[in-house]
Amino acid sequence: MTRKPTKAALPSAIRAGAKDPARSKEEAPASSRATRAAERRAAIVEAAMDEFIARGFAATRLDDIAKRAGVAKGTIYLHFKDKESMFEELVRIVIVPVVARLTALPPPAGSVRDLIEAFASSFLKEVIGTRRGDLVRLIVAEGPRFPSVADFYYREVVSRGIAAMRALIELGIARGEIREKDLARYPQILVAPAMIAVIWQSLFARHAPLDAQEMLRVHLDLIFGERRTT
Amino acid sequence: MTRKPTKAALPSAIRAGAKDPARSKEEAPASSRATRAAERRAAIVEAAMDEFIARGFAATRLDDIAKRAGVAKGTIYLHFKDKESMFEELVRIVIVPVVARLTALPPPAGSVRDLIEAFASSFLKEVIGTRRGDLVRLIVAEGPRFPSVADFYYREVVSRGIAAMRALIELGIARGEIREKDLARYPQILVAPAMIAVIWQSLFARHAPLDAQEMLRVHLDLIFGERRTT
DNA sequence: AATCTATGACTGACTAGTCAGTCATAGTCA
DNA sequence: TGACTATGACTGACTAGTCAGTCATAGATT
Repeated sequence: MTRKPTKAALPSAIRAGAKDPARSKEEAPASSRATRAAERRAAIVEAAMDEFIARGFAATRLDDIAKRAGVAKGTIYLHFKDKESMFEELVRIVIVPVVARLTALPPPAGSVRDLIEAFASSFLKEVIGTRRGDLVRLIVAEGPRFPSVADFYYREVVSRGIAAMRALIELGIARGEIREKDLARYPQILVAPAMIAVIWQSLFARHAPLDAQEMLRVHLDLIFGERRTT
Repeated sequence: MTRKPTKAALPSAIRAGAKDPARSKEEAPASSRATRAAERRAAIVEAAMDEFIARGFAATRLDDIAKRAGVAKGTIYLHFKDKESMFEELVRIVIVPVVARLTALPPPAGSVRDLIEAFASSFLKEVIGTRRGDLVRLIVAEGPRFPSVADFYYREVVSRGIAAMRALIELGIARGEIREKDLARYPQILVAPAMIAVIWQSLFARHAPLDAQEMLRVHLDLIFGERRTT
């Protein structure tokens, strides 16, 4: 309410003046206002992602996000309504492009096993052991407290993934590659080891490293029968 | 964070000195003091469990735990050093009896499939969809921030579980019940759908209920071949 | 009475969110 | 082009509120 804008303004002015040249130096391309704003927003998202993954929602301090993003705390509130909606929006921002990429399925050439192996391979590279994998763990962790996040994740990722897997399984059954017909009723079984690998890497990799690739191969052998020699 | 302002050490020193004689002397009159203390402690554990599961570690308030346990806040500090060690101890307290019960395996009679089905059945009843299942999710959530919890959980639950499953799988292979020999290298595959079921119940049951029992049956069909008619 | 246990008001460290003020850039005019 | 104004992105000190942990006091037990 009552402000004392007298002396407090002085040091801030000095610091601001000294800080900006240093920063503009590291950002090589001369940027328009809109561009800079977008960059800052991206930096905040990036920093928030790291902090939320490392500490969880409640334990994350906005001051830390701001510091990591090289931004003042107030700036965060120019881009996001509050901590909670920042978290929710963050999940959307990070997940949407991943879904977009994975939805662009490879052309339906080759056997079903080849398709699924291609899928597993990109999942391995893009999710397991990466920050995106940590994000999955974060959603599992915070989901119950953020129903909107859990809903979004179910709608955009889980239900689509399950549907896609079911379609592949049904194709595999129709072609005689997959024997177990009931598998189409529980595509979760197909995906389960991949999810376990994600969680394992976050929690137990230090104790017992897991060769996720090899594990997925064994799992596919289980479903399709022994590996064919290509 | 945690301050150590001298006096806190005093009562603990007194108690340590009085502990051993007290036990031998007061074992017979079981009803009053020791019993009440144990009951209070149990109530605190119970309440803390609910709160931590519902809110996560950081967002849980000790005032709420105290209120739910019907106890004053100070009482909590008569039983636990601080919030953090309370959480760690809580996990131990809840998990140890479960491990103890599951480790008491049924006698090795019948087929390997029967053994594993018995195992799955009790897991279904005792973990999936119960508060213990939520505890598993809680560990996944808080594990990275509580290495000691993750370590403990790996040592007491995961490594033992994996070893037990591996032994069963090897037995199954030796008896010709299981065809896929590499499965013994990744017992995680055997357990993965059960874990997925636990997580699914917490996050997505509202959107798409999952018949965990039936899913596990299909999974075992996949590993052992079609169900035999008993 | 002496000793142990429980209480809950209290303290102080910490943090989400605010807002008056700053300044680089965009826009306008001569 | 050069000078002058307008804009709004950005800052960070500050406020109001929260909550882990403490301790003087009351109560129970032996």
